[in-house]
Amino acid sequence: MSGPGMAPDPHCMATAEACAACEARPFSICAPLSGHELAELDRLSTTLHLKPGATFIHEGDPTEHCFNITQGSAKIYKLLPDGRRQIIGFLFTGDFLGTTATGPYSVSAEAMTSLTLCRFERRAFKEALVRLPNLERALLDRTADELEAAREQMLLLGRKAARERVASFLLGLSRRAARLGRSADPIHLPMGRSDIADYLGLTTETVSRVFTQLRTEGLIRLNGTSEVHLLRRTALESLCEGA
Amino acid sequence: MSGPGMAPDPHCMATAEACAACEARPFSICAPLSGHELAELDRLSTTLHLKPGATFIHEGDPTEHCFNITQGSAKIYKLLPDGRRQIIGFLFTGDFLGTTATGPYSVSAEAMTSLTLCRFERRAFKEALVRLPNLERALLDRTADELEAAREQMLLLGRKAARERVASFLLGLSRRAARLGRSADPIHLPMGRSDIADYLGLTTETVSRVFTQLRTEGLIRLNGTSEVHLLRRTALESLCEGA
DNA sequence: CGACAGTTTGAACAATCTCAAGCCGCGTGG
DNA sequence: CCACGCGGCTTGAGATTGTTCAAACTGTCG
Repeated sequence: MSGPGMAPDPHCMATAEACAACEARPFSICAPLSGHELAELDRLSTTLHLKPGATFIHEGDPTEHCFNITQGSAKIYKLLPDGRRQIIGFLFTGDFLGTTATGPYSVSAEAMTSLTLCRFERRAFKEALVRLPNLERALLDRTADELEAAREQMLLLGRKAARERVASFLLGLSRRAARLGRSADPIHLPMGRSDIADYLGLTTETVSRVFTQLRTEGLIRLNGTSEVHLLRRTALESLCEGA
Repeated sequence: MSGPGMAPDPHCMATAEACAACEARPFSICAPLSGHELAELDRLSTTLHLKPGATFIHEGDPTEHCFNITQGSAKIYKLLPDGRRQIIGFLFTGDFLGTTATGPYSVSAEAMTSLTLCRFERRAFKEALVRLPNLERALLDRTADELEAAREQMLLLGRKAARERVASFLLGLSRRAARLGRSADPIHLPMGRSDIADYLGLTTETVSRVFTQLRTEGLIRLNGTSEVHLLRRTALESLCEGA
């Protein structure tokens, strides 16, 4: 409980080395924190490196940690007992995981690429929220945004046709890439067709057919299997909404 | 901000000490507030009474208010330009609306019964959050719970069959009624078949057929069109998960 | 009692799924 | 350097679930 980070000191950034140098910070909930706040959070965090395919959260397990993604991408999903899977979301640099108010993890999480995470002990993190109102506010905003995204996805899953779903997915990824300062037009898909399918409530076959169809119609161009050019973005946008 | 500059609203009714006597408080985000905190919040609130069918939030409009439901039930939904509708959720006593971090309303909201609301000017509410950390914490918890519910619904919409969806819906309503201290077994449906359909990503016809089917199989009993007895709750529970 | 809105039932249809086979790209090893 | 094999992707044909369109029913309210 002692150390240079205790008092508000503009020069204490030096103690928060890991955080201070973090490339993910501009995209993370820790973005609005001042130097000493960052230092306090830094003390709670552990950096993890995971291999692609590693499952680091198991739905139903007691919620012991929460995470911030520093580098790489991951997916979160829910399973039914018979193996049906719904992918809830894809996570990228700056995304936060483990907002559950209470109770066990409500989703599982798996690395899609090699993945770097900040891990926090959940209890300590919650306690820190009391002392770091800026962090709490950022977390609330973030959670509200996620809720909004989830609701948009409910519309997609409940009411959109297959090609509308795929168009929405592509544009969503594109916008997200732009926000992270990555290429918004030839977009890169870090996930396979079956992940896309389980995200959109379809089968791999249907996803594949729709890609082919959109390519045939000149709305997209595929470079290999994981790079997509959005020719005619406007047409894709109206497709999202049912045109 | 609720002074003479406001547009005239025939349903709007200012209150003096509404909070102290509020029956919805144990179920609301204001539950954890102390006396003086409650008083501060009270100063920001206006009580509204709406008739069934009244739309009080329009998706896309600037977010000027947030609301707490004091009595009655409502639905929130999103529309596609061609009229397809996805009901995002049904709201009951104690539910809070308008958590959006920023931007315009992301859903529309309509009263299903006669409805009593606490309304807050959004800017003032956000400012109050800074002074009322207990409220902010409650709001964060509430938002996280809603996010979890939305994700569960994504699983339903993306991966469950029609009878699984209906079974999940009935049990969800039942659990919710229990939490509010209402009857969990003969459950009351305040919404019509087409609302249920738009919530579950089905058509009214399919919902109706599934009700009939479940009745025939002895899993439920219908009393009129809006009262359902859950005979064989266990069977319904395993149906939810795909049995 | 009659009208109307909401619900139920029926039959044909369509979107998507399932099952099955073929293809492509890529890494490995000869 | 090329053939091989493997996993993931694509394509095809038929089955299925839920939708669509249409009509009959119910019960609620003037």
